[in-house]
Amino acid sequence: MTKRISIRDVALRAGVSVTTVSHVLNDTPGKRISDETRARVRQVADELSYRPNSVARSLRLQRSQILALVSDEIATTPHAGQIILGAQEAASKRGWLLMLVNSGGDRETERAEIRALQQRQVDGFLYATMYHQVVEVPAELADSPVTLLDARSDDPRIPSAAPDEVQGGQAATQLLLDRGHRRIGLINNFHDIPATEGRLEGYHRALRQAGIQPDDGLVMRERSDAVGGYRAGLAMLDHYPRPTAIFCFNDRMAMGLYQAAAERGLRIPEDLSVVGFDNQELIADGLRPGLTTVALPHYEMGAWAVETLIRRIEDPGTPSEQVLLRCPVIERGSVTPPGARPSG
Amino acid sequence: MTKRISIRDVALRAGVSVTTVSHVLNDTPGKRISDETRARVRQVADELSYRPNSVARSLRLQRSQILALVSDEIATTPHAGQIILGAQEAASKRGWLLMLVNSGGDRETERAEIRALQQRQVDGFLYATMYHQVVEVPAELADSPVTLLDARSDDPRIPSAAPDEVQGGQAATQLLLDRGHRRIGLINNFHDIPATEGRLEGYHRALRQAGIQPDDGLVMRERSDAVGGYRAGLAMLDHYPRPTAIFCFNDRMAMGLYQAAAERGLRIPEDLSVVGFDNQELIADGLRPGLTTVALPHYEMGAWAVETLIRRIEDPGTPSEQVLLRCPVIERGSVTPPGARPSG
DNA sequence: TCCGGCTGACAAAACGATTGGGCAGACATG
DNA sequence: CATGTCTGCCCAATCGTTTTGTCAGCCGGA
Repeated sequence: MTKRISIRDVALRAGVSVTTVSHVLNDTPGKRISDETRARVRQVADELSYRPNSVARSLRLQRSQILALVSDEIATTPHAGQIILGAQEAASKRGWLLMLVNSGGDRETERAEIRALQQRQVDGFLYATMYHQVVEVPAELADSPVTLLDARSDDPRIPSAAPDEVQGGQAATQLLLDRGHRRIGLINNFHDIPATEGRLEGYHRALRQAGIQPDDGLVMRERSDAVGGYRAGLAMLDHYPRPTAIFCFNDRMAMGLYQAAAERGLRIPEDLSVVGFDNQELIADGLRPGLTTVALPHYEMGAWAVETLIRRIEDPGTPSEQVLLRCPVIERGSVTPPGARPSG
Repeated sequence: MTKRISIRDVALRAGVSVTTVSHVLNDTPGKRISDETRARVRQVADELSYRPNSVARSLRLQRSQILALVSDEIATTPHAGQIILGAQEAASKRGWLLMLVNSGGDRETERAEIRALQQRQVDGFLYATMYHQVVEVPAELADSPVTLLDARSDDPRIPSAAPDEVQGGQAATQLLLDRGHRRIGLINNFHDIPATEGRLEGYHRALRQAGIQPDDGLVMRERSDAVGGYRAGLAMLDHYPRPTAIFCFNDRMAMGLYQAAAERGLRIPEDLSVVGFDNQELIADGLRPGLTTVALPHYEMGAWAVETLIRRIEDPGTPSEQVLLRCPVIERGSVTPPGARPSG
């Protein structure tokens, strides 16, 4: 392992001082250095393929160009990848790096991890939680720039990005309305998380805008997995008059609904249209027919959070924003107009 | 934002030199400092809640206690979370931090990212690829400690961790044999990746050990998704004599097989036992009945890779090892003895 | 008294960058 | 010739640690 090239080596070989090398390579404004010298320094740096040591620079500048993503268990969820990817690519595009830490939900390890990161001179934090919700930011982070991910704070000074659940629920329902459905069921989640209420509200809004009075008999709540979807599905399909379309809280529940429909001898989409939520490709692509669903903007959230965080680190005056990102509908094959004959 | 406490502050307040504080807090061996002074220093450090600045330490020590996980697209795959989580927790347990970078598969950005990380004094690299395979380590990494993840190298000096596909295939097949099945089909992947061949070999081995001559008519190859599983499933179920059990290359194909079985009016597991691979919980838990499958040791791979890497950083003499990690069978409800009556 | 050895600490030099404040020399001006 | 201004560059301090080498004081032995 050969010794790493330092700025001193470049200076020596170019016959100038370390100062000059630094000024040249950083294009320090207001410093007068002849074009000749500039060229020579640059060439030598190139020849030696000199790369400045970021640790030394961090120490001197008191900033590291490193962001930390700390989360409870987010790395465990199926979508984690997209959040992390969005954050990582956004950081990398701007020359920043990303550190990853997860606390497993334990508040005490969380504090310890955050302190470790602060000792590393991390410049800012992304704080992400598993289910988007109102969140108490750890006291340790009070002095550091923070952006929330898939969560928001009561404190408006803390920027955050989360999915627009209401818009997503409305879009899903609107799609069914646009195809001509009037009796549209909702198989909702049992737990009171923001997604549950948001999607319900979106469903209601779409119906009302279409002049349809929401019918509580068409809304069920169950465990948010395939078994829950199956049970609620059976109940709803046996309900009379049966809905021609059902919007499911998520794709897992939709998967259960497919099973229930098969059991009742109903074909999708001819006899029943289905829309899911989450765009879990494993499920949505795997079902027959493919599941039309609503995608969560995970990648976008990660990217937005990083961009916002960097902006606020570089210019602390930037106003805080709490955004809700659009959830787009992803069409596959589980929606047709009611009473439609199979097309092919 | 109050000024951070430095070692100088501690020294000042304890009435000793910076040197002494350092010795005390690091328990530098061979340094004589009275118990009295030790106690005082520690107490002051505590009072001020002093945390050494790791950047300065990294600069001085020329090591950062930071590992980098660089991957092509691994963060995109559904399992990424587990690998990352395993790596992160193992690192954290030892006081190390993890940086994350992914190249999107582009060799050029990969080089750039690696250089950026080396400028940051990263002490070692985990290099992970999407599908485990023999891999050429980028030249940039030649001088740094590296461990491969979900991949291996032709160079035995580079340690690696990957799933033991053969053992996994064998375990899946053995489970079916143990339940009394003799005609066991295999719906394999179309692509020649290590998983394809490994799982096939495991299947063959288990059959031979049970004294069964493998029948090529019972092995099909298809696209490794639900559609592929569906098509191969139909073909295999129409095959005569029909197998009583089928081992699928992965859970997605098994999902397709469920659909094919339903279409032929066959019940799982009464009429057909099914074993998958990957333990994609979204699918395996979502199907009815739950899918018995083989889990990939993603978490363990991440953890093992970090432990190995750290060991080799701290003691470069540690011999290199290329390990294959066990893939355990996860039983759910898709396997019964052939011809069994439904139990309840 | 002088010397050697031990104890308990400290000063200063790194590590590799950035940056504020000089300081020579060239040239113009009066 | 003295003075002033500008150009082009460099010195040295700094960021917060670790570590090497040194040193004052004390005690015991000759």
